Amino acid sequence: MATMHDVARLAQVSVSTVSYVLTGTRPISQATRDKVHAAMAELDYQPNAMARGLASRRSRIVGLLMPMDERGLGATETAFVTGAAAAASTAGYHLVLAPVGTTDLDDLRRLASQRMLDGAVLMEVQVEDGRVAVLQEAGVPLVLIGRTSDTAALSYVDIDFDQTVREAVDHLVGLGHTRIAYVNHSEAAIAAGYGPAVRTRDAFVARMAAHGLEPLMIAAEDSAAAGREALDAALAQAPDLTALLAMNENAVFGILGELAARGRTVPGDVSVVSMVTSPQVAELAHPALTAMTSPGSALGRIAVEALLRQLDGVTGDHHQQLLPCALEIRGSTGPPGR
Amino acid sequence: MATMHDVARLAQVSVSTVSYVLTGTRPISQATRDKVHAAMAELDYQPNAMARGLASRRSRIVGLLMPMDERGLGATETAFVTGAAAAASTAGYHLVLAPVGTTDLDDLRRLASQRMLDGAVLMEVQVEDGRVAVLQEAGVPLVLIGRTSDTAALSYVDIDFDQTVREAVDHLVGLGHTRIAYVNHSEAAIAAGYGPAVRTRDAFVARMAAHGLEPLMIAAEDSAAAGREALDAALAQAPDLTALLAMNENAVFGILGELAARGRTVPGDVSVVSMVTSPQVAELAHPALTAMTSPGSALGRIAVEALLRQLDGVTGDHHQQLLPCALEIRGSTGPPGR
DNA sequence: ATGAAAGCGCTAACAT
DNA sequence: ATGTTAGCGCTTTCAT
Repeated sequence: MATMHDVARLAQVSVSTVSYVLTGTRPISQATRDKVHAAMAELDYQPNAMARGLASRRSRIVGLLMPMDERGLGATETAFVTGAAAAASTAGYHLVLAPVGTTDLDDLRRLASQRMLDGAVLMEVQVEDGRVAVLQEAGVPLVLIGRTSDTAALSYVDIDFDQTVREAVDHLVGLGHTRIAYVNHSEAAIAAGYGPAVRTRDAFVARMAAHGLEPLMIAAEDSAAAGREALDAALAQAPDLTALLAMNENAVFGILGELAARGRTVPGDVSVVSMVTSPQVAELAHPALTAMTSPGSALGRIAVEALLRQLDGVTGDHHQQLLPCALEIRGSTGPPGR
Repeated sequence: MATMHDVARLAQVSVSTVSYVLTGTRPISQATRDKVHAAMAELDYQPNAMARGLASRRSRIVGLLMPMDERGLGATETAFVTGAAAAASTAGYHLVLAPVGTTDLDDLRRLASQRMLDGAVLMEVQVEDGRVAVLQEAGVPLVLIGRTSDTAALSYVDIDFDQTVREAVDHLVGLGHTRIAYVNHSEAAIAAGYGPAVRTRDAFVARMAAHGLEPLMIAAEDSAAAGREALDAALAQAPDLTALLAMNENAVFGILGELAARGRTVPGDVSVVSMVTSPQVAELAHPALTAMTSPGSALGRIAVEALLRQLDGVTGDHHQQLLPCALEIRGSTGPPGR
């Protein structure tokens, strides 16, 4: 493997000249630049990432921190990951996937102190998230996908849950529904301060109140079976409900199954809106689900781009952005029956 | 940030002693070991990953190479990724997610020459996959998830498609079905030499022949809509079919929808087996799908573990392993109707 | 516009 | 069992 010395010798210049040609941090005459490039090509030269990282104190590696609990990633989270990977790659950065839980703070401290990461993107951020402080103390720039309660000095990208819930509720109310139940994530997720669960809950209550309607709410684990139980509970609580808003990609399929089992048609008897859902998943249901389509890979991409800007940039200010989910009307919603 | 020199000074030993305590590559007396550890703790010392990587020529980073075409990752591939990430993390390695397509051979060459990766795991391997030669030329150890046609000197982990198809066919034949159609991935995927598509096709033909049955085969893009068309095509080709084997997680939902739309019940009129599917996805359907459950995260984990063994190990031999999918009978299969 | 040389923080001979 | 030291391959002052 050729080194910078080899290139310098072949091009008859000094190593520093080669380095400056590479980094572009000082003017080089066209003539020498050409010589150097020719030598590089001739030798198939590629800079050694470790050496470069050590000398420059920049690894060109960013971390994607994702808690690896429970049943793995859903389609939405997977899109974050692929979006982030693509963005990093495009910018000439590397993306390391670090499975650090919200509680593995010591692991994270260790990782952050290794000086391997130029920065980090945090997924599955909780309202109170210890990882933020750990990274800040270690001096690792970070961008959140999601938000903590205090976002003052932080960069984040998140879904605009307020607007998403508002649009979903308004869609149903506009169709004439008044008895609407909201199927959230599990009680445990809500208690843990999982942002999407907490924020959509509050937004639902607020929007229903704005319409003068009573907010019915059910929590459900992320599974089809839990969805069936959730429907049971919802129907017990409000036998006359005509619409469901589901925050829970997995539960919603159980809900559809249970509705069919009980002989209730969709959307004839009950309308269903699935929140923060990917089009692919929405198409899997029958009828295809009216859904609030999540920004998907865009969130991951934007988070990485913001992080990289923060790394290069002199800009001290923070990137704070909310992206709405887009209402896509498919076959699972309609006016309330008879 | 404390360096090894700081630790050495505080512990009153030489830097090399600190280094050897860390790497354990030569005997150190208990007394000095304790002194060093105390100093490390006192200073919150963490070795600098770049410096270590440069000096040792080992980055402790492995790459996960995944083509980022089309519609992103399915549940099965996502499980590979999380399994690989967990295994790497457990072993004290880092996992970088590198979105390099099967055609981005120059990008890959660049990546491999940067000496950033100690090794690589290749996902979505095609029967003829140029990435293998590129990595071998660059001297990067690799393990495949999937197989090329010539596996002589390669390590791989793959699904045992032969056995998986055999079990699925036998399950249906055992129930009494004789008119069975196989819904594969797209023609394009087959033509490109996508292993799962090619191998299951061959296995299906072989197993049907073993039963003295005629193999009906349909190709479909990975979408619900394509699944509906596939069912059209299958029914046109064999109006009397009573069972479907689907290799295509997305298409199978379209198939179920179209069956329902045509008033054909599952499994009363038509039995459906979904191949290489995760339990979560199988549970989403109604009725829940009888499926060949993919090994999921185990594949990713095993691949990384084999790679790491290859890195440390003196063992020159290769890890070659096939994992079967497990038949999980749910509600979508039964004896053929009337 | 270019060169010389001092690190970056470690590992791994080569010492004893 | 421990210490000394020469690199690893770059970046970046400090020169000119």
